[in-house]
Amino acid sequence: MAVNRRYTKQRELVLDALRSTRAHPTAEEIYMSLKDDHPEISLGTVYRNLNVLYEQGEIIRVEGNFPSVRFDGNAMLHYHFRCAACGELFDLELGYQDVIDTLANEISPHTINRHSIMFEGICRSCEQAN
Amino acid sequence: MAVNRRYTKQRELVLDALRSTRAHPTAEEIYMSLKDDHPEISLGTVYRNLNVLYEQGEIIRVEGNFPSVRFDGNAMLHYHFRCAACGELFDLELGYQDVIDTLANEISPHTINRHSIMFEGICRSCEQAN
DNA sequence: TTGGATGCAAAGGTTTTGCAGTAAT
DNA sequence: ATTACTGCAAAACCTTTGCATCCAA
Repeated sequence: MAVNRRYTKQRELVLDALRSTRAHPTAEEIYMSLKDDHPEISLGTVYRNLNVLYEQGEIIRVEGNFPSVRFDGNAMLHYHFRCAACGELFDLELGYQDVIDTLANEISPHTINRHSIMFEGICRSCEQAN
Repeated sequence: MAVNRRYTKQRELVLDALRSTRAHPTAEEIYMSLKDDHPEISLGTVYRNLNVLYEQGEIIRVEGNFPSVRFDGNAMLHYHFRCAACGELFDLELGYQDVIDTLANEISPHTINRHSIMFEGICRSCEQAN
């Protein structure tokens, strides 16, 4: 059965931190950004709250190969882009393409509900740096 | 400058192991599958060779959030499907959709070269198990 | 009052790395 | 002969977890 969650300052802090940035921070980065104003918060608590918020569907774990998991406070389905040169991660302003799920369901024996896309290329600033 | 790579038995073993399966094994799983016939091989060597083969573009690291990185001996661009129930990972027989890159390039300030897609849903056997 | 949440630190799991020896070129 | 590669083990790194305490409901 579901756990009865409680409101805590720390949970709110973690969620606010994620929602107030367009970056896709790691747990460690969120922890670092919080501990100046809230020295009592612990890294373990940040991890635990990220997991809770993820289970509740409030945040996203970006699908990709990163040394640490990267989180996204925008829970709406959207796509990501990673620069092959600098490794920076960006949101992509391309709307969710339902047709991709339709296509996939036509050819797959499995039941497909959703997808995530990671684009790769060279970001604007790396391009200009050449 | 590029390193001068040498042929080694261990590198070939790792590549062969990956190419001869449709699963998407972790480094540990590859190591386990090899060490019966080749007790001298070490896990560190498996990791190092996977990294070399990846840099050379011979193999793929599946984009996704798994406890350990999962590798794919099929270096052709293709999509993956993960079952939300059992966690199993499958190749998807949907051809690469160039149109997605075209769409993305139209709306993005960055230069997009390729993408990978992770589909999610319920696999056939989990569906039937209900 | 109850039990979910926290802080801290230790433990767990994955991947990398230093080193001395081995082997491909 | 040169130097990339290997095996081994230690280290590094990321994330989870046990425990005593705290605090939201």
